[in-house]
This record gives sequence, structure tokens and C-alpha cells, in this order.
Amino acid sequence: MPTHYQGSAQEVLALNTFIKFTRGYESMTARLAQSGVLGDLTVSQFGVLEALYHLGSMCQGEISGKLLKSCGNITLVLDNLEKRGLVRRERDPEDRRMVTVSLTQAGEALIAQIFPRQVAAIVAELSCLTPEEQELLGKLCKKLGVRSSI
Amino acid sequence: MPTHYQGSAQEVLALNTFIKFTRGYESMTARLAQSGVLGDLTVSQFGVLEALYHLGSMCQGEISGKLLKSCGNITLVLDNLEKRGLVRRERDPEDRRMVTVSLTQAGEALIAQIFPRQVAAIVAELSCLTPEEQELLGKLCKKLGVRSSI
DNA sequence: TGATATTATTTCAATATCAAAACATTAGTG
DNA sequence: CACTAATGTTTTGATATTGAAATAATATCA
Repeated sequence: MPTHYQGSAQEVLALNTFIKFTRGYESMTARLAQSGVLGDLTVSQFGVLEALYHLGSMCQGEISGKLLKSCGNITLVLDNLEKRGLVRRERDPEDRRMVTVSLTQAGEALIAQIFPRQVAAIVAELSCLTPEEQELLGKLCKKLGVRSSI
Repeated sequence: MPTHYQGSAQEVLALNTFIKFTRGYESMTARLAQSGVLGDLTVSQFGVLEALYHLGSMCQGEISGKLLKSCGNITLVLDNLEKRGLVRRERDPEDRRMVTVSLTQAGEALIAQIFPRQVAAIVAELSCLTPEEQELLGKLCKKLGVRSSI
């Protein structure tokens, strides 16, 4: 479904690229989410557990930064994870403004079980690209991602 | 921030590609949303207006399909657009299960004003890639998008 | 024709998400 | 020390999003 927009060649190219990029991302992540690999975790909950698992305990602001989500959002996601006993929150005794978040045993066990399955699902999703194509896609996306505001 | 996962070369490549892809998409769309180009429209509302603008009136199920969103979601987004007088809903007299959605004059005027600005913002976002790179990115993303479940 | 299946939309409950305001705590400065 | 920044988190109100259940309308077929 290319754009119907009547614009310059540059505009049409950029728009079509944007549409394919967006649809590629959205359809891929939708398939991953629907694959059942995450069990009853939401994508956000998985993201938080995965960050804590691989990077270790950190405060909420750091989680917010890593996942590119607002602090208010992280507060809610952590509330839900805490209710289920998957993470623990502790006020930092050094600086009582901050809350240090860490995985509980249950949280660590769960993410240790789910993460490899998610990796397998991602490998399968990307298997339609050769290793060279994956490398290339990564490089192009990196250029789009890092752009500090010009 | 590459993956910290200790896996096979294939797994590490796929994961790193996935991370760059995700971050490229999320940081780019976050910048577009924050650019102010959309005024007080949300991204979803813009998506609906844009589809109606370029593809013409259609029923809710079609909108849902084009935007890859659930029908329940589209119902809500349309409620909000309808409150603002930007779209009109009419039961299809041929098949009264369906609701045909069309732009009002106000809706058409608004999207006609906003769309070119959004195009300009997208062109600017993609300007860090050469036309050849954009072409290539589009091709790679298309492979990821169209994959019917293997 | 009448029972059943299919299709389109809405409703509901839960989670996500943001921006802005409110709070709490710490840091800095005169 | 007291007043003011700045920082980190929570709260609030609005919109988004899904999946499942509920509704409504149409199609099918015995």
C-alpha cells in the first residue's frame, strides 16, 4: 500500500520508506506479541524484567531512560509487576528520592525461562533476512535512532 | 546498547538487529509525535483522518485493517474524532451491520493542512539516509512486514 | 421458514502511555 | 540557616490498545 500522495520524488520516496518501516515494525512486533512466548507478561512488563535481568538493579528513572518510556508509565508497570511479586522496590538510603528496583527470585526465574524463547522467536522472525541483510538493516536503523535533534 | 546475551552468533546478530530496529522506530516516531506537527491530534487520530483523506470513506472494519488496530480501538478513536466534528458515521443502508465513516468538511480541512507538514517532518527525519539507503531500508522492511506466518 | 453460523460493531476490564501537576527530597546559594 | 533549584517519583486525567463477551444484522441451509 504505497502512498497516494502527489509530491516530489524525494517526498514520495521518504513516505514510502516510512510506511514500509512502520509496517515492518508493527507487523513484526504484533506477531511476536501474539506468539504466546511472553505468557501472561505484557510487552512492557517483559521489557522491564529483561532490563533488570541483563543490566542489574536500577532506579526507576534509569528504567524509564533505557525503555524510552515516561516515569509515570514505569511507575504503573512496576506496580503491576510488584503485585505479582516479580520485582521489589526499595528507597535508596543514600538518596531517598530514588527507588531501587530489583528482580525477586520469582522474577528472575520467570525472565530466565522466557528470555531464550523470545530470542528464538526473534531469530525466526529475522530468518527471512540473510546475516548480511540483518547487519545492513541494523546499520540503517542505527542512523535513524541516534539522531540527536538537528 | 547491544545485547548482553551470551548466545550463538546467529542469535546475537538477530537480537542486535532487532534492538536497533526497535530503537530506530521508537525514537523516530517519538520525535515525530513531539515535533508538534500533529497539533492536538493523537497519532491514531491522524492515522484515521489520513486514511479517509487518501482512500476515501470506508467502514470501521476497513479502517481497522488498514491501521492494523482492533475494531474496539477504532470505535474509541472515532468516538473522539466524532466529538470534535472531524468525521461522520452513517449506518450503511445496504447492510446495517456496517458503519460508513467519512470526513466532515472540518476534518478534511484539518488533515489537508496537517498532512503536508507531516510529510515534511518525515522527509527531514529520513534525510540522514541517502535515497539509495532509503530504498534499501524500504526493501528490507518490506520483507519483514509481509511475512505471512511460516 | 426457522435454526444456526457468520460478520460488523460496541462494550468492558485491564494495561499502557503521556503530559502536567503535585510531592518529596536533596543541592546550592546568599 | 533559609530560600530557591533541581531531581526523582507519584498522581491525575485523557487517550490508546487489546481480547473477550455482548449485540445486532445478515447469510446459509436443512
